Amino acid sequence: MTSPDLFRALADPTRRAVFERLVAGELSVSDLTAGFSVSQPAISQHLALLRDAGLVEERREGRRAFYRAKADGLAPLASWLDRYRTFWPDRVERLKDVLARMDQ
Amino acid sequence: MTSPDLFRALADPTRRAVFERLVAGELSVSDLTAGFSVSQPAISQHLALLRDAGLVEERREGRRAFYRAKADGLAPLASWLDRYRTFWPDRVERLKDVLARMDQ
DNA sequence: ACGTCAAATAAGCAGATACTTATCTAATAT
DNA sequence: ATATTAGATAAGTATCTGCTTATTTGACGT
Repeated sequence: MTSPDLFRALADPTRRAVFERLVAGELSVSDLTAGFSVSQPAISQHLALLRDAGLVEERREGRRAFYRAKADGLAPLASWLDRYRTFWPDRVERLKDVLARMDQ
Repeated sequence: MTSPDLFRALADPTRRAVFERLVAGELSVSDLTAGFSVSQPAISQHLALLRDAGLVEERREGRRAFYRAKADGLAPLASWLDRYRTFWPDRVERLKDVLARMDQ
């Protein structure tokens, strides 16, 4: 029982791309729209779905809306993955990689 | 650029459940079908999609087909996650958890 | 007050998706 | 050989999804 539609939210390529941009930093809906080849309503719809999945949060400023990735949004996905982490063979190596990257 | 339809493959709840059972151990299509409330063709279709996504592999024995989760099937997902791992705050704690679990 | 701009919502549509039943293929059993 | 069994494939269908254009809501500028 991973937050059931976390996978679904990330399944669409455009929506995943929207999320990835918001990990890089906060953006307004217009800024976001400018970066994609779909309409503003399409972006708003993606954002609503991402918000419902707990992946982004919203800050409102006047008539503009700023979105950013939610810090712990991916945590359920990480936990789900951890359940199966013991499954693949090179798990120790992977972990060392992560540690190495963190030590920098 | 995560193997593009890994998320898609896991987005459907039934299909994800099929995969999770196969992580627990190899099963024939009949065994698998018995555990779900959908038809055998539906299961076969899910298996085909999971295979295309690199999540399961197939072993054929006479007229039966046995499926099992592929060891490194989730690796692309893990790499994708790693890119955003630095993003949430309790990353050190998470990692300690994983290590603790592995030491057992 | 009035026009404009940012974003959300409504309505509709074409294509995708998850299922079904029916059929096919191939291996086994009698 | 024939019947049976396991699984895949075909074809059809209802629902879901991602998009579009049109409209609405609300904040801002003049």
